[in-house]
Amino acid sequence: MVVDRRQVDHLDRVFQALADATRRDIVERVARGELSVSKLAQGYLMSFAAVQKHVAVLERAGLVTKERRGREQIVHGNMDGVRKATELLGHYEHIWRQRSQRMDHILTEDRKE
Amino acid sequence: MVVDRRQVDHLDRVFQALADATRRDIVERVARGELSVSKLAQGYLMSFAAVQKHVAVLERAGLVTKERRGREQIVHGNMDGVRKATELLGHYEHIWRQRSQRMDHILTEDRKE
DNA sequence: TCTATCCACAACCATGTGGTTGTAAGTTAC
DNA sequence: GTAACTTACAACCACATGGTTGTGGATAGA
Repeated sequence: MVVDRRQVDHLDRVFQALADATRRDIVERVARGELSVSKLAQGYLMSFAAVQKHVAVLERAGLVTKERRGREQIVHGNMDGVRKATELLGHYEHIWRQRSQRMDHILTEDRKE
Repeated sequence: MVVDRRQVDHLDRVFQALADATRRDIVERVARGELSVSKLAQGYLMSFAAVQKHVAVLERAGLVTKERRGREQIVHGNMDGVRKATELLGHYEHIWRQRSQRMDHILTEDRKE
């Protein structure tokens, strides 16, 4: 799995963005259907500005995009961003499985001798 | 997808732990084969204490475990921890797909009328 | 026993994060 | 034009994070 400097920074931002319950909730709500920032903000106890910041973090991480519609800013989910993270985690699990298979193999070889 | 307070905190820790390139590298190296903390530390430019802290973060997130072996502390990968994160991301993608299928369905219905 | 190795932990520092309030600007509806 | 709505952005604050150095304790090996 090749990972250059750009991708490293990007993965930092993706996981950092997901490391907050409010932001994960935003991702989920937006995946169910696009919403304006103010509609989103109505769902949380914190201030509008705080939600706005959360959306900005998600946007920088490439997990959502914003699209201006009149005076509203519509937030869309971006599953490509999510998939990048999924792939890396899948990579870890793959290595892990490979290794346990190698271990099994060694044990089998041992038994043959 | 049910997520109680405990799980929320846990997911916070998991993603937070993954939001650092050094820690992701540790997860990968440990998935390939268990290593002592000092062996791990040899791979990085930072101090031993810094690596020790990174391992502690991963341990609190349940991504690795430590096992005392003589004077060494052996770090093992814990793929269950990784899988928790994978599942959540899969959940987002699932919602997303459901929605786009619903959209397709609506478009098809429109065409019938 | 002495020494080197490996680890734990505390104290410290610079920077980042998640929240707040306040101010200003563009858009819509009347 | 004016009022209401939606957003942008800056300044501020408390606290977390990622790094450092230093000290000390346990264990292994000569």
